[in-house]
Amino acid sequence: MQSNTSDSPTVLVVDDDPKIRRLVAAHMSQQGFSVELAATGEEALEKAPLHQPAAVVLDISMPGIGGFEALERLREWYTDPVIILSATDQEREKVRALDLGADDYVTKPFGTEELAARLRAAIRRAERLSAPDNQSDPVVDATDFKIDLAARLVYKDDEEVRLTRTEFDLLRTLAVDAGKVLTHRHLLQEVWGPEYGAETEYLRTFVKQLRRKLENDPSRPRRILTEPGVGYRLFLE
Amino acid sequence: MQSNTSDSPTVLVVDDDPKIRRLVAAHMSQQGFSVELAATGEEALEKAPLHQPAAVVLDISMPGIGGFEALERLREWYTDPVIILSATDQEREKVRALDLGADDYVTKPFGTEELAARLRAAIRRAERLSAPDNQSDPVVDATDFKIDLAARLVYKDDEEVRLTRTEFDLLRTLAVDAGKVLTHRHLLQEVWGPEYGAETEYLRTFVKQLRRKLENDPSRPRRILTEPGVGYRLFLE
DNA sequence: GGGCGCTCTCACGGATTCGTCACGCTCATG
DNA sequence: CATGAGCGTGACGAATCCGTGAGAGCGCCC
Repeated sequence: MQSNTSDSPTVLVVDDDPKIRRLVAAHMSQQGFSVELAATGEEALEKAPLHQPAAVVLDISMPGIGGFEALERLREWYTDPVIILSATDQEREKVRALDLGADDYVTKPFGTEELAARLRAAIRRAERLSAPDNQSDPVVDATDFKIDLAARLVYKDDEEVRLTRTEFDLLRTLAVDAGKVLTHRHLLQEVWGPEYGAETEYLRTFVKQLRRKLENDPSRPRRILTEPGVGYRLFLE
Repeated sequence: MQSNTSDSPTVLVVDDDPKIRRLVAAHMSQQGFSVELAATGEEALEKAPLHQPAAVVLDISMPGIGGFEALERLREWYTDPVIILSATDQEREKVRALDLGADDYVTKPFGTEELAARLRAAIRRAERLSAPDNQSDPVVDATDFKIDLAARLVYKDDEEVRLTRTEFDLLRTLAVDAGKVLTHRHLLQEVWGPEYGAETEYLRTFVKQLRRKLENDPSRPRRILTEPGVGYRLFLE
């Protein structure tokens, strides 16, 4: 997937019929997708690189650049799923579209739930592809130590460090905004909950623990820095 | 893809109707696939790990283990495409199958050319995913013990260990994300269902059982580790 | 219907972790 | 140089979490 993996995936819907566009747009956004629209093949080829959608829903019969040509041109660079929408049920067309690189082929009239499910399935597959999880997850690297956020593990000099729950939560909060100064209030609310904010003693205690376990010279911290009167920040080289 | 990438890809066709089996087998081998056949869900679950097919074509309505259950059980370890065959065109069923991990859903009667094209498309995608390496070997090796995800069997020191259903499901959940810390909530939802999440007593009971059966010294676990306040993790190597 | 195996429940130590606190240090300020 | 706020430090009791064993309930197969 090429776009925002975190929030709702964007789907580019291409159809010359305004009714279909509205119908699909309404149902797909209701099903949790962000929707972009295009009325022609030309517009689709313009908007696709712009929005980097997680999938494209493409009508076959359109004036100008038709669905087949749009599909071919898209596939020159676009590797995420393309689902063909078509009014005809002809096997020839299906075979042609699929062999041109389409991921799926849905015939009008279609169920919106089904289309959504097929989109989910296609995007799910594409996500696995773009995340080549050969064992290693995204790792925050602080030279002295490394944090594997997905595995919830921390290494210092390639040796695993045992952190308690709160210690890790605090370190993670510092790490996701590494370099920035995070206020006492922000850290407390993030780790202990929204009803906290004034308990700076907690921070002192756990920052000390983290330094003891992670700093080369805990009495002279170089990674977890104090910003007097404000908060702390994690310094990555 | 898990099997012979060079010659014609193997497709496992599962249907209780001999006519359909013959029909599909004839056309698919004509289209350049090697075909393996299974008449029931049980047989499919046996043959799939044996032949490591590049894709599975699965009928929904079968006596005994139906298509849905077969799909679920397959997806515990099988990552290559599964295309559902069904006599009914009901949207509910399509959505359910696709959300259970099916890659495509084809309604009977179907064009054999179309099925072949959908198979080609699905296999083409899967090939991109499993580039050079052997992808997820259905056997997880933890030196002390081995887990055969497809056969649902566990060996300790090359002797088979009898695990109950829940014990195995828990071990499998730990194994597919081996090395990572998995939260109580994640484990509970994965093994007991999405409506669970707070029942940590279950975990304690079943982790204890797993340790009793798999650890060399159950009182000093080296494989199934506790992360206090967070969850558990399976430690390999 | 009886027996068996499995899941779920529960209560009790024991171990770990968390929150608390007092004290001493540092640094900016007047 | 005195002062005080803010922070680091270490220790300790309380709260939490975990392992353990036993047993009740339940479904399944003989």
